[in-house]
Amino acid sequence: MPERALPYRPHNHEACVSQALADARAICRQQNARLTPIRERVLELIWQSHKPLGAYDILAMLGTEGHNAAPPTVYRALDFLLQYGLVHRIASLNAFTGCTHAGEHHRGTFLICRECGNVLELDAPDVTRAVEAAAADVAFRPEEITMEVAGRCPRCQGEPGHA
Amino acid sequence: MPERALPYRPHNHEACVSQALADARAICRQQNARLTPIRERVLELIWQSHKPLGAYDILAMLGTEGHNAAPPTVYRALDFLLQYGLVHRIASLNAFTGCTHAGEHHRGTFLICRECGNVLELDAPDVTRAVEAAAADVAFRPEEITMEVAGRCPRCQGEPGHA
DNA sequence: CCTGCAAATGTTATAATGTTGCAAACTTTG
DNA sequence: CAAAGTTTGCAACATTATAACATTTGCAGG
Repeated sequence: MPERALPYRPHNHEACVSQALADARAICRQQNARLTPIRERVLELIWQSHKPLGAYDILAMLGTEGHNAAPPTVYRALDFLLQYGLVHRIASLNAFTGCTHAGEHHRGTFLICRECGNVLELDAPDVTRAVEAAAADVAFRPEEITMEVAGRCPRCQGEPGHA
Repeated sequence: MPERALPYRPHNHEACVSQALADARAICRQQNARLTPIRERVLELIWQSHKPLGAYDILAMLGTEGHNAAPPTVYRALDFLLQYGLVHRIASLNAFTGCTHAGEHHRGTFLICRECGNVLELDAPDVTRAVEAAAADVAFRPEEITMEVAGRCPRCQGEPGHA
């Protein structure tokens, strides 16, 4: 089996997850939002995965740990997490990934590797600025920006066909 | 009923559709691709609509005109049209729209009005360049770029809540 | 405490979107 | 014409997402 499940860059992922959860708790406390056990667990599952998770992936994971949830449970948790900027939805994958700049209700630029499936979220102000300028040229008022780039991450370049 | 179905800019839409079809025929001839009746009809339906069409919208339209098609028929036609750059898929809408720069196998930037549903495809080289630069910064090799901006088009700004 | 409201979750069913696999029809080419 | 390849028909199924309504939980005010 190829090493296709490794994180984009090697790092202490456990610490990275706890940090994200701690941040999420702080953000919710500050905004009087209730990060309930289900919501927190969904967020944790998303962060633990190195790749974006589909709603039904999450559902299955909850299933294996005894919590026999139905789709609305997961989708509602995801809606909450999206609303507070704790996760992003990747439209081109129908999947969700942890937000690396939580609490700013922004839209990042996502680099999606077709080989290993990992996603890197960039904070790319130049891209945002270019989009806003292009929109302004035609008097369009942007509200939400979706930028998703599929390609090859550094680790997967030069490898054979994408298995 | 509000004027929400009007094209982004007033124009002779019928001529606009025939032009797109003529272009498509030329492109296919040039590339030895077979623009079969189904494929052409699907392309025409997409162009006739002022808004992106879902696969099942197309299916229903084919149904009303006697052609009792199944989903794969439509998806296969769409795959063909995508492959030859004749239509674009809007990931955030699960819908398809005619490509205004057919034959270049590019990715445009799409401005999607939340009020009227119309979509404007921009050829925005600055945006593309900014995305490529941001990707290059982290050694990511982009292959396909999805840029979709939801917001308000000029005609719909200043209107009440989006009904 | 308890009661009543609002928010959150459970539950069932269903809608919307997209795919697989195989057979039949058509097109091209030798 | 016959073989090979492409396109379409068709049935079933897989995946993703939502609707509608019941139940439980958390919490503020009496």
